[in-house]
Amino acid sequence: MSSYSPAETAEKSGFSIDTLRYYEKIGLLSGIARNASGRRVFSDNDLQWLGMLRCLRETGMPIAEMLRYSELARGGAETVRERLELLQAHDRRVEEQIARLREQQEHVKFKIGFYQGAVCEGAPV
Amino acid sequence: MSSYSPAETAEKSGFSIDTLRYYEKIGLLSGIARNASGRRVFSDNDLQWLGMLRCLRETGMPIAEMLRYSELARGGAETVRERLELLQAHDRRVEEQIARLREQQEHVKFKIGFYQGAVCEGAPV
DNA sequence: GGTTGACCTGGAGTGTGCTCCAGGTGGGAT
DNA sequence: ATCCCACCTGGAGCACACTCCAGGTCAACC
Repeated sequence: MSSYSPAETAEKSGFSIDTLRYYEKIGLLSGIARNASGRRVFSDNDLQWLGMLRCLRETGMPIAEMLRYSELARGGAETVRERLELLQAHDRRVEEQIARLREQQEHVKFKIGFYQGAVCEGAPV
Repeated sequence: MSSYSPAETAEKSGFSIDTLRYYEKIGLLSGIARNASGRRVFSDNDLQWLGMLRCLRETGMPIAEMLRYSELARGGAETVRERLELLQAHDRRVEEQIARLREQQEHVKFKIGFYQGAVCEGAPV
């Protein structure tokens, strides 16, 4: 089990050091170890948790809900069902999000087709 | 060719009246007609343009780039190629966005599977 | 003629999620 | 001994995209 400096953690997790500090401040990260001089020391576990946070964040989960999830995760075994439901609800939202993106992308593609036609007419072979 | 009040336009376009005013103020909407007493009167054309804006917005295009697109759209035929390129670039970004979402969704689903296992063990039949 | 309600304007305020800053500490290299 | 650098803290500031507000206008209905 290795340990990582803030800079390493930032690099590996994809969050900036400032964001790591911010996440700890608001409670998304808890129990981050400190060395003798007060500096953060991240563990493999922390990195894994950051991976989860990144995944939730990139799929558009608001911080407030990630916070809820963190609280549950700290709660132990009896919160597993609630965590499951939270993630399932999120999964459905991601599904909808993708569907809407696809649909709107079709419109963009249609417009692209339209412009391609216009370009051809305007500048024929 | 019908005309629409701000309220109708808001309802049909899905943007709030405030957002319509904001869009006009910043230049995303131009040449919106006014009646004798200074109120906005939207045309079918305006509605169509709003549909395009909505589509770009929902696919995550920043306002600044939509503004660029609006300027080009006002520019007439000689900007068609640039508009085409802008939309093509956007289309690629949307594609990436969807791919990333799908990938992260897989992680969420994996976690869901994990919790489902945990729930089963914790509360067997 | 008064009230209502949809609309107008310029400008201030809001929510979200960071990002930056000033001032300070501790440990290692020169 | 001194310098540098990565890190610390609390708190201010910022970018984005709206959203709200005060104060006013106008047309229509009672």
